[in-house]
Amino acid sequence: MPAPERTTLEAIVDAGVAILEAEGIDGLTMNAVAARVGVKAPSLYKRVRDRDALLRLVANALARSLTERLAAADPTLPALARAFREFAHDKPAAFRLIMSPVADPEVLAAASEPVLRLARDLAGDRDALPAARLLTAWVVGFVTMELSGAFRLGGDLEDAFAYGLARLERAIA
Amino acid sequence: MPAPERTTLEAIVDAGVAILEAEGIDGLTMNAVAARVGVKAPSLYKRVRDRDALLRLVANALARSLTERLAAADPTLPALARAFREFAHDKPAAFRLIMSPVADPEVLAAASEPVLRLARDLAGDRDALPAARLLTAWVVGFVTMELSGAFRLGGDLEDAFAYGLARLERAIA
DNA sequence: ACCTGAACACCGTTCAAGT
DNA sequence: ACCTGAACACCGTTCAAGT
Repeated sequence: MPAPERTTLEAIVDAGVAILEAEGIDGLTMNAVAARVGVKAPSLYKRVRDRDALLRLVANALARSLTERLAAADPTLPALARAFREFAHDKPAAFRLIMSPVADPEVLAAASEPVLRLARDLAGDRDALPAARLLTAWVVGFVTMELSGAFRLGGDLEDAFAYGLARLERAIA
Repeated sequence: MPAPERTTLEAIVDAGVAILEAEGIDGLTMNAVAARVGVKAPSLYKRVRDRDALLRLVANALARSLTERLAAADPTLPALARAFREFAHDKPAAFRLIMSPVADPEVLAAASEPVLRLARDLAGDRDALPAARLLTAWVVGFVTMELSGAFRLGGDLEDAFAYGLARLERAIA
């Protein structure tokens, strides 16, 4: 009846984050996570309902780290957009997981708070919400297409990003 | 040595499209596809390298049907954006597959041709490419976030869509 | 020349049996 | 009270054997 705990939920989620980074989403198996925390796969089910729940926890943890990055950035449109884009370049698998339907929308919403504040400044109270949605939709779409190689027609992506930034800033004011 | 062909690549891809629609990406197994075309799973490997290659073929077929829808829409920003968004609402699993890295970028590029033509009209030759990228990034991001439930702060999504449309049209001109 | 059963390595998940 | 081996149902994939 001694009941030694050989791992924790936190260690499991951390392992998931690390494996996602190193091996991609397909490498994020229950077996791989278990091995990394020093346990056998069935033990994970004491702390996590199933693999989907684990993916959700990992996605939420990563969304929180994105939120931190955005909160630490200058509260200007270029700085926020660049911080967002940098995160996606740093951790593409994490970005895709965060943007997938497995992530918790309310956790993700926290990440958009700096953008909402900025939108309020630029567009006023009345248009703050749709303005924030215009900005976030653009940056999410830009980065998504960039990561999946969808920008194929040549041209300079940095130019296109700067162009979008400049036009949106004017469009919202 | 009679060599009866019991299926074709086309039938296999069609089956993949139908199963994706009905069962989602996780239901799109080699077994399910084989059963639908009336064959056993190992036979699929005569016509398709592996499951990833099949997913790519399915994604490309769906990207082509998106291209057709866009080509058939009025060549205005609202009409193109709404046609795009409608496709995503009609076939969310298809949309996600098309936007995932498994799709062939060059096939996807064909879908953006009407947008590029429109951007040329609105923004002129010089800015056509970045303007098209601004428009497509926005609509891709908007629909992606919509489908994953990321727009959580209430408000009217239709308003937000119309707002983005109006501001972008002005921003590009 | 295509199709298939059998086999392999690997999944996620459950559960009785250990401590 | 947690951990594990064994088992189950299911994957994707290969390949020898059928026709």
